[in-house]
Amino acid sequence: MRKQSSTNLENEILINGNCDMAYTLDLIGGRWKPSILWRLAYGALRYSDLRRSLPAVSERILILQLREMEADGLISRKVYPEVPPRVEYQLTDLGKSLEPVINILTDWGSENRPNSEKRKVRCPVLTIK
Amino acid sequence: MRKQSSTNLENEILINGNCDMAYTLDLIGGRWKPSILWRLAYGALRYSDLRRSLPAVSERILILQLREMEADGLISRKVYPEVPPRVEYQLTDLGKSLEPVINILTDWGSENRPNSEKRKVRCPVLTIK
DNA sequence: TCAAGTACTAACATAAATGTAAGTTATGCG
DNA sequence: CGCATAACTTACATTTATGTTAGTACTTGA
Repeated sequence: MRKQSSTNLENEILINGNCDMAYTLDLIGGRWKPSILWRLAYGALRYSDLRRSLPAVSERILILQLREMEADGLISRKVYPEVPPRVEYQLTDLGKSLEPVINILTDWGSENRPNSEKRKVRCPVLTIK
Repeated sequence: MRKQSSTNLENEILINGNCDMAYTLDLIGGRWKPSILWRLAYGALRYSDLRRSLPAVSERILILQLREMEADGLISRKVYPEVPPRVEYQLTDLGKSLEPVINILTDWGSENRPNSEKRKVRCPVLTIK
């Protein structure tokens, strides 16, 4: 839960409400959001698939990041009324519109990251177990 | 001071060491870094100028952000041996190479930020007092 | 009956980022 | 001497982000 008022929060609102660049960064800047965006770029994935492909994230954090991205309109969550449950996540049109942003961030990192392999590796982080 | 070991730190290293996009975001993602980058994009500025143009930042935080950007090679710090002291900050070549990244982040925000004026306002945040 | 699978939630704990307020250094100027 | 200025630094405090562990509901298959 966030504080209702604090300089920290006021500054966040001030910046995200006035700086387009900061606003964009705010939406994609969570620890696991780049990894999630890259995975969903290739199509919808079930929760369990996302989780298996990111063994280092705890469930709580993964859910938190997904919920934030959903609230921001970047991804959609579709529940299939089955047992056991099935939930699929996929990029919305807004999420898909981030593609050039994602590409240029990746390209710059690929050029300038120490030890980068200089090929466009897409957020591998960890592969499926 | 950072912990010497923690899952949090391990995950940060894991991600920034494997995902080019996350690496780039890590360099430009601090609260005030977009504002600083936009200001320095037009040329070198003294510390006092930066500070006056960002009255909402505390001195400690501004210095912290500048130091991180310097350590990451995005800006350089030049001290003139005068009294009272004069220190100028400016983008390095690496920092300048972020221009297309900054532009696309700004463009996406300009398109999609609620209440955005749809003109490319460059991180105004706060004007000079 | 009992374990297994799926997609979570809750309570708790820690680490990191950000902010506050006061002090520092060095020297020119009145 | 005493004040002003620039660019900080220090010690402390708070807020936010991230992580841990255990538990939930539901049904199918062994």
